[in-house]
Amino acid sequence: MPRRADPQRIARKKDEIAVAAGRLFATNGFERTSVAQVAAAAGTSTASVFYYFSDKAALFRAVFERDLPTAEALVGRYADAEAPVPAILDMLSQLAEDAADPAASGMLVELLRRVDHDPELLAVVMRTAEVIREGLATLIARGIADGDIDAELEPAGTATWLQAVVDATYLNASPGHSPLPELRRTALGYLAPRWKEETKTP
Amino acid sequence: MPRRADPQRIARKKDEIAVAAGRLFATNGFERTSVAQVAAAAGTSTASVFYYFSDKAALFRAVFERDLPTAEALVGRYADAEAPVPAILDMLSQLAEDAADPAASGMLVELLRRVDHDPELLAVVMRTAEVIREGLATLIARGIADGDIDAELEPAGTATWLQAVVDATYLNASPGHSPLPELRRTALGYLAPRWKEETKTP
DNA sequence: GTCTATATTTAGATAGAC
DNA sequence: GTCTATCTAAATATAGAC
Repeated sequence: MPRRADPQRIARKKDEIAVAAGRLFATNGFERTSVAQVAAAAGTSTASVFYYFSDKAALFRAVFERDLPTAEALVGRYADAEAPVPAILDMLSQLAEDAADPAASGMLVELLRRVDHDPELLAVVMRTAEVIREGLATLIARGIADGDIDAELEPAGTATWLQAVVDATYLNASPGHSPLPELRRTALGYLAPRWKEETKTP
Repeated sequence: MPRRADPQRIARKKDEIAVAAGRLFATNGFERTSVAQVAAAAGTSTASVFYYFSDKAALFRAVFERDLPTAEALVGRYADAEAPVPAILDMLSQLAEDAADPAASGMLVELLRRVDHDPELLAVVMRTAEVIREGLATLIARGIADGDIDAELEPAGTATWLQAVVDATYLNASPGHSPLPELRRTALGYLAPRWKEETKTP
């Protein structure tokens, strides 16, 4: 089918394979998805898949390599926000946006599993997570300076925890139920400066 | 090695196999763990493993079947607590207790993955989760009645969300760092009755 | 009940023609 | 670059002796 070495077309094909793979990995899992299935879904052969990707693990990584630019754009969008707390809430909401989609939920779980066994994959996702963490931490520090966020909190650690809460949002996913209210209330309650006593001591 | 049909001994052996399996599944994952590895770790043969468990999936389920009694005991322990909010915090802390252990974290991820593909496993863990959810929901309702928890909250949904936050604790796990402070602060901030305005509107 | 040995199946990866 | 055909390895599950 190649008319010539058309770089546009081959890049598109590589992408199509990655997308098909992502869908299957998300629903069936990494090990339970065969390369043959991916090839069929992409309308090609296993040999072609291996022509574009060195091995099955690389195919999985490809799904996440597209996330870095998205994360950078997101962070950039809120970097100069006047009010840090609403900016944080909006960033978290964006991050949790796909949580209702069961495929996204499945893919997160799959990622968490594979990341322990694939150092290259770890590097890919760490870079993305790091971008988001720094974006959040910066906003948190500004919120503290403004007095809108509890000064007891440590920005980097707090950012990490908020990312974990976003992940929880995916785990808690159920179709037809938006997790955003819980997420926003959780973040607000966590960040808010504390009053005299937390509760009567137990 | 059998002196007779000693029911004590065979029950213990079944248990030992399940424990060995749990360790391996947690660190290496379900598919990447062979029954041969489990057998070796338990000091026996694959045939013996299949004598005790109908198949590999049953072996995985066995790991979680032991959780139900534990959950029931936990709920029972706090059912009659005088102060609901501290009781909730303590329950959550207990649930998050293993979060520092990387094996527990790995096992949670593995569970989330398998539960989509094994209805019997789903039934097992749903029963356990349901017990905890009801225990929490009851305490939340009492806290609302006492005025210590925001009356806007719906007990069952709130309980579910708190369980998700506990899961977040496992995802956020890193050795040497206890997740309990974040967890407690999150729960407290989430449950607390709200003041006049949450924040200046964005 | 426990083992050794093996049947069976499946999937990742490659060879080599076109 | 793309295919068909296949090699190779591994793992679940079972057979059957002890």
